Formats: sequence, structure tokens, C-alpha cells
Amino acid sequence: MAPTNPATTLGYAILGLLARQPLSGYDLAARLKTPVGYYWTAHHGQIHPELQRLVGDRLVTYNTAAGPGPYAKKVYAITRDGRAALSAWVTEPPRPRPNRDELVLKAASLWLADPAPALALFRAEAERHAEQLAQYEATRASMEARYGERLERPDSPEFAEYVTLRCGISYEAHRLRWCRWVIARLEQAEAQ
Amino acid sequence: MAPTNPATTLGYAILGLLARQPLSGYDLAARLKTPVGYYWTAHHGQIHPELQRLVGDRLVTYNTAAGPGPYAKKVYAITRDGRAALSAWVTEPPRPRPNRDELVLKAASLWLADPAPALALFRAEAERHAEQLAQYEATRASMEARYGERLERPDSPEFAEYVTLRCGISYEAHRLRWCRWVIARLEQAEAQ
DNA sequence: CAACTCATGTAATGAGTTACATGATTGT
DNA sequence: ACAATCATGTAACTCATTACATGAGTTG
Repeated sequence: MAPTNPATTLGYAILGLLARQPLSGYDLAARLKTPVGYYWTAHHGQIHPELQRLVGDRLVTYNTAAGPGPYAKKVYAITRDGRAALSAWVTEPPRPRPNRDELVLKAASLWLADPAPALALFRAEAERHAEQLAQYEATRASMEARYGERLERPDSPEFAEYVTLRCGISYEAHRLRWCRWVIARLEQAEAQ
Repeated sequence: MAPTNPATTLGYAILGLLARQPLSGYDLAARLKTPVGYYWTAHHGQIHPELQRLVGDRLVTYNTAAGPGPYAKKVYAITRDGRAALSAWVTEPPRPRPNRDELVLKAASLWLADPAPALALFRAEAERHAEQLAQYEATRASMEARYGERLERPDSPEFAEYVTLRCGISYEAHRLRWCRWVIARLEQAEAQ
């Protein structure tokens, strides 16, 4: 029987985490909370129903464990079907999703803004990106020190994590350069 | 009376286009269609109701014109309140929205993939970005030739458009570099 | 004893996509 | 004649966020 596919991207995000280790819904929510999960986020309100669907499709199973509160704690694990669905999905071309970026949208109406608050906006954004970049670079340094040559093996989870981290670093650097370029343009125009 | 604010980002996207020139709902939909509108998209099914809301908030008005089909064509124009709301919004800090990126999510599970299809995926993505980059660069060249020094005046719509274009170029270049870096890593591992 | 973390669940709301619906004009 | 473009409107659906709801264990 062919493995059922989850259809939703969130389902694959969850499978991707469960492929590394079994986790509870709470732990999944913690990992999918900004900014820990590079480039995918979700709240527990979405995660729990999705897990129930994945269980229904036999892509994950769970073991009930003793836990606090009125509900039993469930530790979810990926099944063989789930792993097959996940590894088939990984190399399929990603569905194009629209790019929505509020800062760029604001930039498109920048000609209506006063110079001082416009500069303040881009300085604040530049600082945000500089901070995020610094944090990512620190993570990179510690990953490289800790894992060394394992980061060069494409079949290791550490390689995959490193690849996403490099994307984050590259993204933040691009954003920072762009913001600084805008700032320079605005300053130059103000000087005249 | 203080200007009502549209609350939705789409409302500001529409106001931003109407601040340049009056447009019909159809024209707005054409401009907000991928990939013409840099970094914001919408369909007419969302645009028409939003326009009605903006009319209700007195941020835009419309003139009915003769048009084909069962409905009268409406040409929308921004009001003084609309322009005020827009220029106030421009320099407010953007609300943080989650970054969702399916390719990066796939990359996080790349360790489960076979080398050949993984390479094919990133080569295809690299090509997509190279094409988009080439197209943006062509647009940039024609903009620079056509507008010249006006691109340096922050109070001109051309400057604002140029700024968003530069962001697009920077983004595609970042993506392309990252994809190529992943490809090189995968090729290197395969050679051994 | 108050606040925080752990832990799951549902419901309401909002944002976005796709599909359904109508119909005139223009170009092939 | 047929297809494409112009032109608006609504409804159904999916995805994501926020809020409501419960309650034990740990820390200060």
C-alpha cells in the first residue's frame, strides 16, 4: 500500500522533526516557535489537530505517558510510512508561494514619507537584522566547532541543519546590506 | 477627525498603488498579480471586498464608468484621509510575520534524500533564481537608463520602485548563491 | 500563594485561494 | 464561431492566529 501523503506543509514540518526523535505536541510547538525553527513556524492550536490527522493517516503513532493536567501526555513517533512520505516529499519541487514582505511594501510607498522617520525605520530594521545575523553566526561557530567534518556529510541531520542555518545567515546579510544601501541613499539625499 | 486605518496590509498595498494613479479593481488585481508586484500579491476575490471596506472607511472613492458585463466599471482614487493613513503607516515598524519557506524546510530534511534527486532539486531552484535575477537586472538597466537622477530623489515614486527592485535583486542573488553552495557541497560529497 | 512551565484540547476569527457566476468587446 | 481580455461580484474552503478552557507540578 502506497503511503498516504499529508498534503499540508505543516504535516511535513512535523514529520521532519519527528524523523530525528520522538516528541510530544508540546515539544513540537516549542521547536516550531519563532525563531528557533528556521523558516517554518506554527502554534500548538494548529499542531495538535494536525498530529491527529497524521495519526489517522498512519504517518505517526504515539505512546501515552503520565503527564500533568487533565489530558494524557502523548509522545509521537514517525512510522515507516511517514518516513517514506517525508523522504519522497523532500526532493519534490516546492510549490511556489507568494512572497509577502511588509517592509518592501512600505518601501514601495517610501516617496510619501518624511525623511527622518523613514531613516529611523530602516535603521531599526538594519539593527534587527544585524542582531539576528550575529546570533546566527555565533550558532554557526559553535556548530562548526562541535560537529566538524560531520557537517560535510549530506546524510547527517547536522548537515541539513547547517544548510538551513547558512540560508538564514545569507538572508540576514542580504537584508542588512539592502537596508544599509537604502539608509545611505536617504542620508545622501538629506545632505543636499 | 482622525483618519481611520485599514487594519489589513492588503488595504495599504491597494492604497500604495492608488496613491500613484486611480485604478479599477481589475487593474489593481493585474498589478498585484505575481510576479509584477514586488513582494505583495492578491487575487481579485480578495481585492474587491477590500475596496468596499476602504470605501466604507472613506480612504478611497470611486467613479462609475461605462464598462462591459453586468457590473459597472469603477475607477478608484485615494482620498485625503487615505493618503494620510498611508503615509503614517509607511514609517511605522512592520509587524513581524513568520518566515515560511518550503525549500528551506525541505533542506532541513535533506539528510533523508537520495543524492541525485537532491542535486536535481537545488539545480532547478538555482536556475529559477538565475532567471528571475536576470529579469530583474534587465528591469534595473532600463529603469536606470530611463529615469537617471530621478532614482536618487527619495520623494519620487521611481525611487521607491527602484528600492524595491534592488531588494528583489539582492534577494535573488542571495538565494542563487545559497543554492550553488548547497550544490557544491552535494557534488563534493558525491565525488568521494 | 503566586507565577511559571508543562501539557492537551476546542472555538472563533482572520487572511488568502479557488471556484462559481455573469456578460460585453475585441481579435483570430 | 471561438478564445481572450475586460470587469465585477459572492461563496466555499484552507490555512494560520488568537483566545478560551483545564489542571498538575515546580520555583521563588
